[in-house]
Amino acid sequence: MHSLTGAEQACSLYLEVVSNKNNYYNSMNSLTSGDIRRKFLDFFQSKGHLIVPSAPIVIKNDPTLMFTNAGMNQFKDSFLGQGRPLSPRIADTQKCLRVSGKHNDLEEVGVDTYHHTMFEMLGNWSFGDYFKKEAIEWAFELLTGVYKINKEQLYATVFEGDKKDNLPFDREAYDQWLKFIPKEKIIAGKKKDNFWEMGDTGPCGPCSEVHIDLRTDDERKKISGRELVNTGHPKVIEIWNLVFMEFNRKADGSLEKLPALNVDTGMGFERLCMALQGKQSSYDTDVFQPIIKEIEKLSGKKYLPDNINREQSQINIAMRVAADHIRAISFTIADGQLPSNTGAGYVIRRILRRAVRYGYQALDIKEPFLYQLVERIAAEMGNVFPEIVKQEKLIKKVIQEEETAFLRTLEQGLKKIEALCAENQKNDRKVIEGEQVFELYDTFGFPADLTALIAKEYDMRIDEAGFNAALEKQRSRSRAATSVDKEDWTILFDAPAIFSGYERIEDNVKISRYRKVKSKGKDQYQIVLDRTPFYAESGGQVGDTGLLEGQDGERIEISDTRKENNLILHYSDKLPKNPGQLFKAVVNPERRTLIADNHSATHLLHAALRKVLGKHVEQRGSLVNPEYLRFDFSHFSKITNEELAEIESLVNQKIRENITCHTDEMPIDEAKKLGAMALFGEKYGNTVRVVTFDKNYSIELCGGTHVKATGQIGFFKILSESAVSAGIRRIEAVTALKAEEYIRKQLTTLIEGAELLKAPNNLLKGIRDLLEKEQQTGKQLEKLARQYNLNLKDKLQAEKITVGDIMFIGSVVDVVSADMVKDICFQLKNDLPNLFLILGAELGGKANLFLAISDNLVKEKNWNAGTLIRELSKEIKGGGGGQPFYATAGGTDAGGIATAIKKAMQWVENQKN
RNA sequence: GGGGAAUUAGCUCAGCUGGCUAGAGCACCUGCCCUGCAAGCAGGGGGUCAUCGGUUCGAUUCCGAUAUUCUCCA
Repeated sequence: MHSLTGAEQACSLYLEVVSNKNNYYNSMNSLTSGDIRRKFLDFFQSKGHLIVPSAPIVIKNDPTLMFTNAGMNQFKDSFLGQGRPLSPRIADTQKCLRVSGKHNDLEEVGVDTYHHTMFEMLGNWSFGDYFKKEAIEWAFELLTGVYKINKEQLYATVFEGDKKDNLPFDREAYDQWLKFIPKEKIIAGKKKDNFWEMGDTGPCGPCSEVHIDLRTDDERKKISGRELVNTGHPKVIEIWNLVFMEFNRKADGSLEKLPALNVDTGMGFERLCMALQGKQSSYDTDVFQPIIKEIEKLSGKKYLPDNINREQSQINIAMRVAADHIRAISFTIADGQLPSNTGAGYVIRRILRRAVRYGYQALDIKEPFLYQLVERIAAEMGNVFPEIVKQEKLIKKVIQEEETAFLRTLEQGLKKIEALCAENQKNDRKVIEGEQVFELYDTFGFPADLTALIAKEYDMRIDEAGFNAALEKQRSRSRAATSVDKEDWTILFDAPAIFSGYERIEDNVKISRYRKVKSKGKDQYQIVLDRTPFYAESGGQVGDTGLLEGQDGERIEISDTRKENNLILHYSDKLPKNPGQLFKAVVNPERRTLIADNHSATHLLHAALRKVLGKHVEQRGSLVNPEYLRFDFSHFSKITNEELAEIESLVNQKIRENITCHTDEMPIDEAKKLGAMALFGEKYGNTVRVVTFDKNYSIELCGGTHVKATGQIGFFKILSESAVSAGIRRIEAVTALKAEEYIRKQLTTLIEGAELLKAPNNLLKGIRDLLEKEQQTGKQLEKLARQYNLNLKDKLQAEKITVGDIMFIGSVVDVVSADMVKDICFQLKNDLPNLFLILGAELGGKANLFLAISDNLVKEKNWNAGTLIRELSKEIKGGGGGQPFYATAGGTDAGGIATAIKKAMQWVENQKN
């Protein structure tokens, strides 16, 4: 019997835990995560709540937020009183992502056992309906009645009041809690924990948190849970926050009563599962365990207790990182956010890379593995979040490609870093400079902590301070570059901006405000009008250009139009002398027409793609400008030429049908009923603009400008089809005049080509014949050149003179290229020992010298063709150089060639003595 | 939006501070040897060194512009 090693002991301990866990699952009152989620929703449905699906995790059209980070995000408008909710009582589970800011730091996820990037937030809401009484009553009922939590374990906090805001103690909440739990378990909390605010301004109110004490009985006897609430104890944790929204925080800091009293609650799903399943960590629940099991399979390593040894805890961290991050990545991709190198896409890429990095380092996985976890996630969560199943194929493909790309980056970085370390080792340096570490990171994407790890293998360390300094330098530089110098607005009068460009392209307008902006040292002006026919860049369609014509006859050119919040900004290089006058705003009509052609054609194309390729085709990006249109969409394989022809043909058919364009404004639900195509993961307002070309062909939500009828487009021609990234294809096309020009250009090329070949009826045969002939000619020429060279070589050999023990050849040759001479030089050098060869030639009106010296002479006599030819090149009024055994020179004076050769011979003779 | 980097054979890449007739591995073709799992051996084809300018006697190499891609920061 051998004694068990530490790891083996831990392993058997772990197996016990696992089998206990299984028992636990089999016992009557254990709940799976699926049960827990369903019971929450069922419970609130029974209390008259409407259950809504989770909003997309990716947020568009809100510059302050990239991802949904709380359950209430999608109801922001309702709380602000700007939109009416679908029902006064709503409940849901919301997928959220927190990667930065006060709530979470990406670098902490996985290192501990409770942080997450993506998580679900269970929430129930009241919009001017029920308030504190019901919110607290139901919270208690759900936790103890449905989830069977022992009420002994529960604590509640209530707002203690705040003098500065003149707010009293939350007696109402306190009294309500007192009905369910004893007063020792109700704790008054300060503003920090118990007064919730959305931001500096906006809806806010006191809140009441529910905490749960998950410690063992022994521990509980030693210290009361009351002492540990809100102190960061890992087992006495907040599980539910009930926010009673009753105020609006105004810009001056004062509070104003809201017209209605609202309730906003949020309960972290993963944390709840941990509590209900009696686990120490959310990663031990059945939310994460199935994923971790997969990772164990893929890595061949085990997820064991953290405290075995350092190596094991590194493995655990890596597994937690991978399990957490793959969920975040999968869900964001499902909502249409692909990894990219800017904005939200870059956040996704960073999360993914962090997971790959941990897999690479701690799990020793050197090939793509994360994408293989997607299937598991889809299986586990697909019933609640169908988008993950619907997009499974795309998600897998995108992730795999990203992983492959990053592993390549890592490998290239490894090569660089190893070279660096070897160099350092040679110079006996023990520290890798911060600048170098930063260069690896900045230019090659090689993470600094990996650099440190590898450096350690070479018994070196990295200069961390230097690295951070370099990073900070880059930060401040970026910030400086981003800041465009904006002057304050000059406001002439306040006016809502009305867009009149759907109906007209000319309008009588007044300037309501303007300002100067400075970017890249160029002064520009942004002008806002009271109403404008100019379309501002949006939805892929570029902004309009045109003119502002003053009554006094002054003309201001508008170079671009963009949106900023609710303002439509017209860009111009100068300001009118008299901004207060009346203007005529005129959109460049030809350009607008071309844009409309391309935009409408984009809709026809989108519909055609779905008809020909299938319903899986969805828009992923679009660009519409006067020159061409670019359309990116989800599709998995290269589109065949036949399919492309069919698509193009269908679009052109629809153009010939001259379908009238209908635009309507309607509630979004109505639009969806009509089957309007909306972007995946896009959130729209209540009323939407619907653009229809034949209600049986193309209906899309769209704010762009379109043709009156498709006939105006004239002609549609696809220029190219290509891949953008995994699962995404791109089509570029032209219409109308541009299509005509394209066709004409192509045809002209063909016709002229045929004429040149004198094969007007069979161009292809003409080209084939020509190519064949060319090849033959080339071969013959090569043969002749070889022969010529051979003859030249013989001739030169015959001219050789013996100077001492040196074989001297000096001659002027008649050749067409320097390469030919080079060829001869090397051949002769290979054939003859003790050779000193100098050749002169006149090429393109210039004098050239070529000097070759046998290797043995270079070695034995220390001769150097390079230095020698520099001397000789003076004769031809030029310069030159090369290596010791072969050098060339060029000059302007061809008359000096003979002299140079003579001089070379003299030099050799001199050496003899 | 700003910085850095890359672009060399069908693919993956060498080519350090201008001149070593532009290389390697894989793939391809031909022949030989053979038929046990990435076969071996011999030979061969394939490159306007991304494009356009500049510096130079000479540029794959240095400089500038453009395009595409990667990467970091915002």
